[in-house]
Amino acid sequence: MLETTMLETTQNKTTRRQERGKKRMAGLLRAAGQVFADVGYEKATTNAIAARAGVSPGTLYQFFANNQAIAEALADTYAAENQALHESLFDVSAAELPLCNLIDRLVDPFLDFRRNAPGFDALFVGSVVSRELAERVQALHQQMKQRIAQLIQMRAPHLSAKMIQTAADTSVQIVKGMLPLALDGSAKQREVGQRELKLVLERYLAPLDRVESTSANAPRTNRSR
Amino acid sequence: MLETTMLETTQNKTTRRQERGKKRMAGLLRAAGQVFADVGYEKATTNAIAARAGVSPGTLYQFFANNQAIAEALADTYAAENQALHESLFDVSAAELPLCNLIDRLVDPFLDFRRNAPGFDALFVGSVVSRELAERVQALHQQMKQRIAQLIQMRAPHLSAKMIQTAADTSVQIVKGMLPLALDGSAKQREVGQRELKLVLERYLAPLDRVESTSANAPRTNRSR
Amino acid sequence: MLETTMLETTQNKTTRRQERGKKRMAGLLRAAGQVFADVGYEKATTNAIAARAGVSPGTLYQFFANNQAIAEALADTYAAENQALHESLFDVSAAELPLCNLIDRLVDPFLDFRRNAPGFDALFVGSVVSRELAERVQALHQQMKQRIAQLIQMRAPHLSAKMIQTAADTSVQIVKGMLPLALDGSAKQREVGQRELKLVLERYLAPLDRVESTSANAPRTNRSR
Amino acid sequence: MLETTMLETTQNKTTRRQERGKKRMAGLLRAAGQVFADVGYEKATTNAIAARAGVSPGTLYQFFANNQAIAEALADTYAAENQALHESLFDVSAAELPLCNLIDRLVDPFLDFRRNAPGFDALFVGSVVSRELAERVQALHQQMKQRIAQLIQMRAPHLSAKMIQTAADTSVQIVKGMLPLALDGSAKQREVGQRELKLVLERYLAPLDRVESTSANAPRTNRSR
DNA sequence: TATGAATGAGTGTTCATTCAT
DNA sequence: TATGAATGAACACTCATTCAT
Repeated sequence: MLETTMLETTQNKTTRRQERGKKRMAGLLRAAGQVFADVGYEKATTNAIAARAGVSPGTLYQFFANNQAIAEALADTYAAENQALHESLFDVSAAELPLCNLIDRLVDPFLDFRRNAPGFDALFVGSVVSRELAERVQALHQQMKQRIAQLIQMRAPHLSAKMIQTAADTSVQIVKGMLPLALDGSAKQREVGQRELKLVLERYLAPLDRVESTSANAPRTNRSR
Repeated sequence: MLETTMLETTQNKTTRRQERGKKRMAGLLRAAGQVFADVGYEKATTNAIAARAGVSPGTLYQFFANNQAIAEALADTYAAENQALHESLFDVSAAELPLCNLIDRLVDPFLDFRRNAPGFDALFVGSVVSRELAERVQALHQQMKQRIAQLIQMRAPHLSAKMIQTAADTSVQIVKGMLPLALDGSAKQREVGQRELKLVLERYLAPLDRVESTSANAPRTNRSR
Repeated sequence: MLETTMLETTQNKTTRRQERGKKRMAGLLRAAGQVFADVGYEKATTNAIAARAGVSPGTLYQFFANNQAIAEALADTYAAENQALHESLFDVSAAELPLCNLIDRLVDPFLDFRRNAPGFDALFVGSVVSRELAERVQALHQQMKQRIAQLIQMRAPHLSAKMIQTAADTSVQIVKGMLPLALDGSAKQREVGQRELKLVLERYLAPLDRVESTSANAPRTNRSR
Repeated sequence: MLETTMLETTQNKTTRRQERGKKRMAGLLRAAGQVFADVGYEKATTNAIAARAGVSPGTLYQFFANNQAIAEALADTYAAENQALHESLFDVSAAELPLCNLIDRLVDPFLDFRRNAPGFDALFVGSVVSRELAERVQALHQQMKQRIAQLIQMRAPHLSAKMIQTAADTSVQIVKGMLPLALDGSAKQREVGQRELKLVLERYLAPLDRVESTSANAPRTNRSR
């Protein structure tokens, strides 16, 4: 009985510690995200991250082996959230929706995700981070492209694999490129940006889509370059 | 007579000095652009720039007050080149071209420019540089947007000012966002990227353009958000 | 009766605690010795010692006020063992032995001791430790020297006190200095080193020694070890 | 004529700079030696060395890539001096000298050298420095042993190679081990230590030496130092 | 003017020590 | 008592900037 009690106590302690550890780690990652967003990945100092998380530099190093490990952990977090997002979005029903509804359904949650991942950009577009990190980002992008490619293939089975790949690449790049318009600036600007982002996507994809749009899709000829 | 000679000599000297100064400065800026492109803006050290330009760090500080001044001067250089580019592109005849030709004529030289401005990206997209620099970039973008807006206005006079502005914003952002596809990767990838960039622009702008495209342009309804 | 019982219980508890404390302390000291031997005194971290002893850093500080206290306690341990060694070695019979046998009898156990005190060297020769520690080491050496001096005095009563002192100093230093030859390297090397150490001692001391060894230079035979 | 003058000026400047560089480097190495001697190799901080040399930490790094490089450079310096010492000592005539004179001639300069190389011990006996450094020290010792072995071989050709090697090993170790007696403590103590060091060497080596010294044990007279 | 050695504040990281649990 | 997370001063090293030459 005594033993049991002690065991429980120990377990409780351990459990509580682990919980606190999780919280610290999460707090540190959140702080890192904020600092990355504020000053950029390269200028983010470990001490600044620790300070923003309200802990001492030493504490930071109990959770992360070094500078880079923080970035990688944050990248992992973002990747996991991104993954979860994907799972929830790309189900079969997506193949049946009208294009504009499909785009709504894909873009809106993605923007929500990015709005809550402040350091994402600083981490993933900024500069040559580490090889590890670069690979992770590559993987993320690849995955996204594959998902998009699957969708396009379901909706436009007549296209060649190469054309599908290109269309997916371009779609991803449109989203990536127009993100600032939807995420930065005033509320009004962001709303317009979001609408425009969708519009660009739609106009780019409509000619490829199952639903025939009778014009503007004909192959162009005689273009220089 | 003697005076005159001395004066002339002095003037000559001064002139030659200034010329040499200009050259030094240009060399330093070129070096800065290369270093920025190589290692990114944040990781670029003044010593590395000086070394690349073949001068000593002290010399660098005779032309630039500090780190940031180099970036700003380089930004100015790029801005000036960009300006020259604009002058040569946006002439009246532009209003008469078919859309796809117009796009060719605008995009191709712009891409050429960017291919020859190695540090441009590192400087302007990398990270949170300085407020000064950010403003300069803003100005650059504004100018570009205004030019585009003018063009759109000429080609689609029926649109409201607000719609024109938005379309110009979006167009600029499309170019900015899809630039990596057209500048990075293999030659093949770059070619495809360039074509896709133009295609996205064309499909986005076609419905707005004077030349009626009968479908896909109708105002959409029932969109969430 | 009840009181007595409680008292006993309390005493028992206290006693048991003290015992456990002793064991912890011994464990920590052993761990310290190992870590010192492994990485050297200067590079030994308190955390590493605690970890090697299987306790938390906090526990370590319940037994030792700080870093240095560990070293000093370990030095004390070694000093006590050294003391015990001395007690067992320097008895009267020592005065009667032939020199080479005497040396065998002193050197062999001393080497055994050193072989089992892994951190001894790291602690006592490595570097400038603390003043306290240095004094403790001094004391150890002094004691050793006195013992040796006594022995020399018994065997060579004709020598002046000063000469005896010098001879003792030198003998101790010979042992100290040649220790690496007898403790490090391959088994073969160690054996040779041990023999040479004794040889040097013998040749140094023989001329001072009462008992003439007519052929101190002839190859010795039948020596243990 | 002008050109020549400028060239000369440039050369002078360069030359003077190099000279100053040499001096700085020497000063830093001297400072390093002192700091090593004061607090031990492991506890010597780069900032302390820079401060002792009267320069800023940054300056130190213009001459040494890192921590270790300082130690290695100092080791090189000592090695070079040691080398020079060897060249000057081991000439042919050495084979003809009476043993005690030979020892004088070898030991005295060696001790002088060590007295002027304050960090030598901290560097070479302290602890596990770097692999590079350890190898350098090995090389130094090997060289020394070989020289000694050559001498022994010349003076005692009847000994087997193995015996010569062992005797050389032991001799080197005697010197190494007894060095503290000759280098530390009061002037009086050092003098006695030096004499004793030589005495131990002599008594150890005499029995091996060709030239019979009939009374190697008689108090020696007329010894330098 | 040009040089490059010198500076020193600032960064990432470690580790002896403390303290809430 | 034992724990181990947290602390923060200190270290190795970098780099923007200065200044004697």
